[in-house]
Amino acid sequence: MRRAKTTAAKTAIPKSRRRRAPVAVPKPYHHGDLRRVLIDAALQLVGESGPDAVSVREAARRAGVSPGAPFRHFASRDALMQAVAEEAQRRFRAEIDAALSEAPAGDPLARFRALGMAYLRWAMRNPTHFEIISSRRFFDHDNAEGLSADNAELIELTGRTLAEAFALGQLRAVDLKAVQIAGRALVYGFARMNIDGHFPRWGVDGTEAERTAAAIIDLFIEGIAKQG
Amino acid sequence: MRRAKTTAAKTAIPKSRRRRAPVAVPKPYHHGDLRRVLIDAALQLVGESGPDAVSVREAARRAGVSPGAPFRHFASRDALMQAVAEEAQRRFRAEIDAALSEAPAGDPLARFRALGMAYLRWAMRNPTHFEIISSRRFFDHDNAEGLSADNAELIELTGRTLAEAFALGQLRAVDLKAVQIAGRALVYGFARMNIDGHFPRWGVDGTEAERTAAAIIDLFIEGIAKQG
DNA sequence: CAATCTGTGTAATCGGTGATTACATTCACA
DNA sequence: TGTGAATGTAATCACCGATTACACAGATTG
Repeated sequence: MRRAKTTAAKTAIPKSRRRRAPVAVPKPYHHGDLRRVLIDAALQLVGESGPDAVSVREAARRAGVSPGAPFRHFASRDALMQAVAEEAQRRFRAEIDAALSEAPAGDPLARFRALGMAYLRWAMRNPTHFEIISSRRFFDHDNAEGLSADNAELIELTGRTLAEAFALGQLRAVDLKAVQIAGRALVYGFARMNIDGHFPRWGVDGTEAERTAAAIIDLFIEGIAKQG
Repeated sequence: MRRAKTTAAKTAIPKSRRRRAPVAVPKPYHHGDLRRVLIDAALQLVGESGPDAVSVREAARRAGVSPGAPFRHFASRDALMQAVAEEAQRRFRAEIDAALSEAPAGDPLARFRALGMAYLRWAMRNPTHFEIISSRRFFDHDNAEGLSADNAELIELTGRTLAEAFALGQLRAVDLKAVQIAGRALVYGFARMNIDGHFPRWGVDGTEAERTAAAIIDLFIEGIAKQG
């Protein structure tokens, strides 16, 4: 397992004054809200260097706490990662919901498009956080209650939107399940290409990535829409 | 993945008679082709438990060699992973080329479809090996000569095929670059969904995965083809 | 107010890992 | 035949996740 290093500069407080702390409150024995601080530190690490750079020890270091302390709050590294993923997922959902609330209520296909756009916009701007909620390898998604529920909800939402579009005669295709999976594969694949560093070899640089994202979503929608 | 064997029971042979091994060939000091054996061991590990399960020590264990020995052949774990990826890529290309050689020469769109099908068939059947050649995280792709060249070649091939299809009036869309990237995102996304364990929550099980793959490729091609 | 209980942090330690170094052994070739 | 380049071994290092015994602090209760 590749991890980060850092080595962190060793505060080195003399053990002599442990009993009374006479001057300059040198940091209380009990941390205010270590759990929250650890999650924030891990979120920051994910943002800086990706999920693989997260180590329990480094999070503890950044929280100014001993290497064993985090295990009072998280049974394992995976449990910490899961908490991080849940926070990231919360933000992701907020973006989706915001975009959806601005989309025209009576045009399901436009809403479907807005869904895809919001999905990719967040994924492109937060690739490392997107990775942690999408990849199976950081923790057991089956034990992640909220995460699974949220995902199912999103799948249900896109399915319903697509069904409404079909009912309104906006779609040419009939196999809606295939359309839905294809749509998901398209956006997920695009987001993954970004994460996995494929864009340079496709001549797509950062500035045009979001524009390209819009282009492929529109291409896809033209492909499934009536008289595209 | 604990405790294979090794440790060798110390034997405690006096150094005096090391030169002649009188009975029962005690295993030669020099391995036949350690480099090759290490790659094979790592390939096997990747196939069994995924790229993350590969450790230099475990590969050494399986090769019956000391933990430091592999470093004579690979400067780092990443270098070993790169060698593994190159072997996997070779097999992947073989599958693509075979499929292409069976596709109708005069029908570029059909060839494009065959390309996508071969891509997904191999990816679905060798998910862990596919992952190692696709993900940036196991080694530095920039230093992987053959890999990059191979990828560029494949991109060039699909681009050319698409251009031929357009020249023959098989395509409705005009932005071929967007079509190409969308196509890649589609198949890569589908392969990634499989790797990342998304299919269970989409109600797609192993037996129908390849069928679904065919369905979304056909859906995509209908979307870009003239009078789909 | 004092005793105690419970939660939370520390220190020490374990086994696994990648990596480096000094040394041992072989093999190929001059 | 001897010698040097290849290649394997042994010992060691730092870092990691994880566990355990212990220290401390805050709340509860007599």
